[in-house]
Amino acid sequence: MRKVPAQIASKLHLALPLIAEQGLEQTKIDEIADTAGIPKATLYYYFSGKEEILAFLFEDMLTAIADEASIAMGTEGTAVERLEAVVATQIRLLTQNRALGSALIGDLGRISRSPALVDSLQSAFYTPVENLLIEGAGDGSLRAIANPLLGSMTIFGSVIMSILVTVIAPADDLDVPNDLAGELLDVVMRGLLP
Amino acid sequence: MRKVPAQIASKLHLALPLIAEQGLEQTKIDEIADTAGIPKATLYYYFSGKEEILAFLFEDMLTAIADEASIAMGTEGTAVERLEAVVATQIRLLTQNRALGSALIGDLGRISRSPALVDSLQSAFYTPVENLLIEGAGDGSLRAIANPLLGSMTIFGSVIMSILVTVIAPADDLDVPNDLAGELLDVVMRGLLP
DNA sequence: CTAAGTCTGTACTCGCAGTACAAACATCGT
DNA sequence: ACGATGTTTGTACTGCGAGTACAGACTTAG
Repeated sequence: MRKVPAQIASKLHLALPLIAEQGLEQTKIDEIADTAGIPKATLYYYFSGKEEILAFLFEDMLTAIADEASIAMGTEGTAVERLEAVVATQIRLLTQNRALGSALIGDLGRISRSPALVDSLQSAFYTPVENLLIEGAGDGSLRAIANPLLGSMTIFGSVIMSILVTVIAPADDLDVPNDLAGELLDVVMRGLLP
Repeated sequence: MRKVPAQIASKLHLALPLIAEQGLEQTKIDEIADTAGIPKATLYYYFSGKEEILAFLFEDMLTAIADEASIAMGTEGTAVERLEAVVATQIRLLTQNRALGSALIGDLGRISRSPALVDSLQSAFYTPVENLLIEGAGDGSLRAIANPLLGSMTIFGSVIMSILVTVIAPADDLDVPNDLAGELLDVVMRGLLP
């Protein structure tokens, strides 16, 4: 895969609603080309096919999330505060690009089939959260759970589920992403028991 | 779609590892036919295409989960105890049929595109959990969270994520599904704060 | 001002999803 | 026994659309 110019990358996003709505399988490459305003021949100059186009866009978003999460992790504050910042960042970037976000969440299978994407997913979601959980257990701001990975999975799971739900059935009583991060963390932090 | 005989349905499961591994897109209908030992013409007699085959299998699993969850909900015990039973059931059925479970989780996008499957998903996962959360808030065994839906999403999210992770990177230190339900609920119930 | 790389239009191949259809086979009511 | 109705399957086919081939235009830099 050649280095993709920013111009092309940005145009590709125009085709995302299409892909998110009907799935990659049902989306013809000519549709993508037309919607994005990129000639088919040019697409094939940069990518080897549909799969790679979507993978590129996923990688793009995951890298952006990983970068911003890394910044959020480096700020001042307790582990809990930074955890909140990281999760808020993840939610913000996922919802900001709703079509890409929902395509990504709806296609976890595709991600799990590509080692490169699995890496990016981990850098964007698991690793930062898991590190903060461990750190928080160290400084006492979080309890030491038996399996920090399980904690990060719980957080990741609630993040993507809440977003998926807003895609399936746009909830009127939930202001995504402004309220979501806060409410969600409240549940995850304090638990469900009284 | 005609009524699918049990014989056919059960044979179809043979093709699932294939689909889970390489995705439906890359799986040829002849491969499915060969692997399952069902003539292609017969497949098209019952289903209108690949999509519908997978949708049928998803529906199958989701209905089974909804049924057993409903049974678990009806047993004796506090809301919390029954919640544990429901979640354990969900995890058990998802992991019991690992290929189908991971195909389902990896393809949430496909599910969200089909109203019928969305319904089944809700009956299998959201509704029972959400009801128990509300019930628990009523009898005092759970705290009254602002948004019960968020609680059920958190639980559903952690369930599917933990399973997805074991698919991506089979963890040696986690005995799925025996330990999973317990550990996971511990995290979700007590929260991450000390 | 040429060489190497980028971009795009046009025309093509071909694999595979889905169709058509007829013949074999089963089931059942009368 | 027998027609009627539905099931099952083999074989042969059609057509869409992914991906390829390639030539010519256009850009950039050495």
